[in-house]
Amino acid sequence: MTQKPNPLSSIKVNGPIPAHLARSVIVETLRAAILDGRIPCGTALRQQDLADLFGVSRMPVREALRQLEAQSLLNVVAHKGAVVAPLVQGDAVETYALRILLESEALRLSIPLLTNEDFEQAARYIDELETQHDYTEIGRLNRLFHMSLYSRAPNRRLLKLVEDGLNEEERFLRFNLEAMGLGKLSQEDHRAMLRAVEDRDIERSVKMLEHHLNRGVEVITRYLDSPEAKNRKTPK
Amino acid sequence: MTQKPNPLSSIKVNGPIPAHLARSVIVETLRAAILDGRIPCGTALRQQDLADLFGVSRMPVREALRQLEAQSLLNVVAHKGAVVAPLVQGDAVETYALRILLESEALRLSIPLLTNEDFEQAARYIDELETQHDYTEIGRLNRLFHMSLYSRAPNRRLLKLVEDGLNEEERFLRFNLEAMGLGKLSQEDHRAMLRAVEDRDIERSVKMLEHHLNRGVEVITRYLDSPEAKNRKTPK
DNA sequence: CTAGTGTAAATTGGATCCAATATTTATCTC
DNA sequence: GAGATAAATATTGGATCCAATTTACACTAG
Repeated sequence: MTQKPNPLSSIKVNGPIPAHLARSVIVETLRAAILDGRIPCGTALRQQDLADLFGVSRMPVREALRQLEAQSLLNVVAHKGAVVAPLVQGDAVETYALRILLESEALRLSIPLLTNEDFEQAARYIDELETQHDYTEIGRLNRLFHMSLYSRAPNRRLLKLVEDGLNEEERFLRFNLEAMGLGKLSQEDHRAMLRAVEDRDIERSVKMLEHHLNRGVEVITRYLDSPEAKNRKTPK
Repeated sequence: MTQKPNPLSSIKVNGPIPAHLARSVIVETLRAAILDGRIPCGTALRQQDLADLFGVSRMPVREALRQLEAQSLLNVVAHKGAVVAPLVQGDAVETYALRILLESEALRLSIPLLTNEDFEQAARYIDELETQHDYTEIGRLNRLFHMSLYSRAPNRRLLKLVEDGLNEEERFLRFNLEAMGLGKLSQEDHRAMLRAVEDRDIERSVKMLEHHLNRGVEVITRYLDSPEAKNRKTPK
């Protein structure tokens, strides 16, 4: 109990926030902090604490929390605070099943429309992933790599859902990387996927994607079952 | 211009709203009114008007609008009001393509797990649809019928997206029914789908579903291209 | 009569205040 | 000393107030 018991300390606020964009800054900051796991599940965020932290009144905090609640990142419950939504094992399985469905379709639609520039950009993301060790940054690059393969799919609504799924993944990714050094393995997957996509071999690409995602869910399931994960869980 | 220029008049507020659930009542009421088309696209909702209408202060209205914005039903823009999100043709095509993807999967997963009670319930919804003439109610029954076929799919996250899609559809459905008497045709589709599902014939069921949805998007596209639809559009 | 400018009104977002309610703590009894 | 009850505290949601900004309108000038 000697550690900082306050997960809010992981949030840095640079300077005073220009009044008229207080809400959006709060939303973005909290969203990022929840997605990359700096604020663990079950944490109860108090409005006044957040207001103090950002140096504003409770008002923009309240609206920000409502917005995050609508994205089901947290549940605002009266007199208890805004509790960060739990990350249960069943969710991982469901989330990944959904991702396979959505991302396969996006990939199918996108492959015929991808350009050489897209391939080069994707390759650059893979290279950057080699050298990165910061979880947040790895999460970001991973998302960008995947999106660069899907981004030509001519269905913005589908892409929006795909992006939501990838954001969701970042919550798991942190555990993923912490638990086992999955980095290298994923890199192999990524390169193989990119090769298949460059060949414009749709079926092979989708197969690689499914393989990649299935391995992800497997690792996460193992991890969430493990003792160390149990500690994170807020009992009740 | 002699007609009521105020779309808010379509919203009825029964009595004084218990203070502690003001926000949720406002969200639900507005959501329903937008989805079933009583508040047409492009309408700019003013906070004070809504506050007066519901007999509360602007505060719960503000939070409600943020929530609806997060569901992308409207865009809150400063000094202009909360404008109801437009319903453009491209959206219809994308929405239905997405629905086919999501609902096919939900149907596949659900069929093997459906019970006889589920079949009976679905049949009851179809029967009710025969006699209904109120758009809002037809929309509700249509959604419930579809969901009754998918509801056993063991992936809550998928079901959530499917439900979102069905809600979205209600926005189109009104035009659909207004424009052409599609009611009977859809009923044939519904009955044929239910028969296929009762036979637990997954591939035939999915085929029927695709056919049903494709016909929907076709009708909507024709309608949105037609002159009468143009009138609804708020030209910038 | 039209275009441009300046002022007034309207509207939103943030701050502060108040009321209702749940949680925590302290006290009293068994 | 443990449990129950009652007071004190904390926290949230709604109402009101204020500031900043934008829109609308009217007036003037060309």
